[in-house]
Amino acid sequence: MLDVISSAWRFTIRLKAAFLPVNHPFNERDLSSLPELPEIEHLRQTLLEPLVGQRVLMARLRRSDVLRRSSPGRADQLLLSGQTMLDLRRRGKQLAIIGDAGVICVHLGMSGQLFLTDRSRFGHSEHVHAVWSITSPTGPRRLVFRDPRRFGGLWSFESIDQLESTRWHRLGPDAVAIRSRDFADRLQRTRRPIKTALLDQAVIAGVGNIYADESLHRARVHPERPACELQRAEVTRVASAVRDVLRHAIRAGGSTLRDYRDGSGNAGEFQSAHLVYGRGGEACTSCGHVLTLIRLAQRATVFCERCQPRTF
DNA sequence: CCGGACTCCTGTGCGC
DNA sequence: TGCGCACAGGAGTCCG
Repeated sequence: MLDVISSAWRFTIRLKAAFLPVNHPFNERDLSSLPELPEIEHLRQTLLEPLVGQRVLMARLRRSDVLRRSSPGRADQLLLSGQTMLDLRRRGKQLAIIGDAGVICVHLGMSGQLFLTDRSRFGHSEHVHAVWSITSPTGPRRLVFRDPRRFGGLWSFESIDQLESTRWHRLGPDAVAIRSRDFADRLQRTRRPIKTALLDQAVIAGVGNIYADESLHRARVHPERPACELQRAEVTRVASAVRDVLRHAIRAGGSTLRDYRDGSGNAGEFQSAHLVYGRGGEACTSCGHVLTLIRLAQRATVFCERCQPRTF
């Protein structure tokens, strides 16, 4: 029997899924499913229609430490049991499910997944930490939160105001919306390497390791350059690159990291949107120079010494 | 106050 | 072939 999960909802399914059973719901260790801002925004857009206006019939928390509470209460009630879902909002890489009497903030971390299914057995699948039973025009349906590495989690709040004042207030402007001027002001305040600043969610919300490297390569800025020493033109290039790379990824349906285009049938085409990430030691696609791999802020960092010179 | 280092966790993939 | 270890990552926390 074919899985009834709509392909649009299975945002975790990627190229390698072709080698899995059709109804295999998970796809471990696929770099392209690393949940960064574009994946979260894609998730928000695809969940909006099936969730908003629907009611949570029941909520189950299978691992209590996955839910961080801002107020006491029964887990199922903190997880919006009995409430109608009114909206989905995103800030950086975080997604808020807004109920009529509470809010759940979802963070997918490294390996988190949030998906809809009509199957009823997910509560017993591995690493599934929360399951919501919700209404739909065609009968009850489940929303599943799964996170093998548990770098992600769920945060409960009494209201969106409380979420914004106690959690989201620490986040900088959203990476797809930030203005170059605001960005420049924020970079001016730190001597840290530009890449470290990009990864700091308090500076700008939503940039992860992959898109930081991709953006800096596109902007032709060396990742170790002190943020406050960037020229105005360079800051503008970085800001534009971040916006462009993320927007392009959102338009591509959650990831530019997918290796094939829908309907192209060209399965052997591995010309992906990765220009540098994961390509240390390979040739730069712009100039042919060998890409350099270093560790910066405890993260693998790949760049081209010729396209991204250290000195300006 | 700032920035660097450490920590959590598990699947993967490499080397022996 | 199999085992074991190093590695990957986001972000909170701690310490100098």
